[in-house]
Amino acid sequence: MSYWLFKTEPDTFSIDTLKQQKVSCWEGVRNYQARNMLRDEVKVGDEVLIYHSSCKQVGVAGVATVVRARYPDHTQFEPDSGYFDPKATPETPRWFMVDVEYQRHVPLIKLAEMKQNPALAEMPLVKKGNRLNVMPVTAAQWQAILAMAGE
DNA sequence: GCCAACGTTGGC
DNA sequence: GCCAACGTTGGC
Repeated sequence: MSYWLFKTEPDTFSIDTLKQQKVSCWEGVRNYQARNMLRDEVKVGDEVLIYHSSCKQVGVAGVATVVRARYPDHTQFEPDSGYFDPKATPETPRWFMVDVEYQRHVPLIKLAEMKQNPALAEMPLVKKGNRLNVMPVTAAQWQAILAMAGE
């Protein structure tokens, strides 16, 4: 079982949205490094930190689990979608997604606080210029982050 | 809104 | 295959 961190913009899709939907596909990842992880490494049963980016309070907002592994991201085939990719076909999809299930909220673990934690120094998240929106989390990092939320 | 960092594109 | 131009991300 592996741990991950998924970024989302809460104005579009937040931990609250996921709680309401209970299970949701994680569409719209259009970064090759992230795509490769969704396609090859993220498995059913893996646990995921839900991270809110590009908002007033950036940080980890909750926890989810993976309930369906890789399958083609349908938005790449939809011309009206902002995620449409004209080079993708159903026979040769370029982008993949997984489904996640809501587990729980956590008291917001702010990015600024995570940057202060030496145990998290190696996370891509806290490094300068980081743009990766799906990233692996080690067991030690996972525990260190949740410890910051009092768990 | 600003701007640094980074990824992608496309000409050569 | 290189690299400049451009667009996007994302924290502040």
